Amino acid sequence: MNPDALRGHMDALLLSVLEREPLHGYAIIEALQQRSGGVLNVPTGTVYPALRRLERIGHLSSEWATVGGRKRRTYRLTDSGRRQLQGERSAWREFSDVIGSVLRAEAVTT
Amino acid sequence: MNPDALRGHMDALLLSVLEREPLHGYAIIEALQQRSGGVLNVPTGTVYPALRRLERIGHLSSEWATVGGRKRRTYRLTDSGRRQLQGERSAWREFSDVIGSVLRAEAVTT
DNA sequence: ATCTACATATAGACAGCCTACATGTAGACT
DNA sequence: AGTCTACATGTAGGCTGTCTATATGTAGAT
Repeated sequence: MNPDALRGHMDALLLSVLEREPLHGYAIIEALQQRSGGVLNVPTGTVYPALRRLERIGHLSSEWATVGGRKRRTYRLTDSGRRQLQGERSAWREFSDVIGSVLRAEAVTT
Repeated sequence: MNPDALRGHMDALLLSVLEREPLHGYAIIEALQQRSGGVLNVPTGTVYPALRRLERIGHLSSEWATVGGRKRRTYRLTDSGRRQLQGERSAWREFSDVIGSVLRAEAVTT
């Protein structure tokens, strides 16, 4: 998976994974792997900064928890994040329609 | 259309538009607009450098022509470019499947 | 003791898309 | 003659988000 391809779609992925339930960073990475059938291996250096960015702009909130002696920062969607996710979903649909139609295009009669 | 979303997909778009016939930069921009139903308005500052990059790495070749007193640089796919386009197409299919499945995911029973 | 999985975090590199600007021709209209 | 729009190419520099590499530490298995 070409890294650049993810550009601008990371937010949608992260918000989407958090839609159902709050998760901490490590679990988010695992969830992405699982949901993508093992294809998406997003490095921690991508995910953690992205989560902080999303929190900074208000789409996520976080809190620390200690589970089994390990500290986790658990992220959850805010209302704003939920709205953002809807926007990301429709943006994705438009985007994939457009790219798909260009890549598949047969000569459009003008 | 979020600019960052295009990242890493520009090559596929350009190669795809040139698959059928050679075109010059300006015509490529128009073709992208047309094929996308007016959604894709790729600025010249994106297209011209990208075309040069694709030529540099051997996926395109170009030649100057003068039509109606205007100079055009016409780009055409090389064999390497044609192969690359096939790769871009399958990469796009995988990419859009993956993103789509994450965005649409209902709880996957583990 | 050592190794692997779990867990978070940051610094700096890198690449590519964008804005803004520069340059010039052709043709229509006033 | 002057202005405007469409056609046509190009570069410099900014921006930003993803990646690599590194750092730190706990828990549990071998």
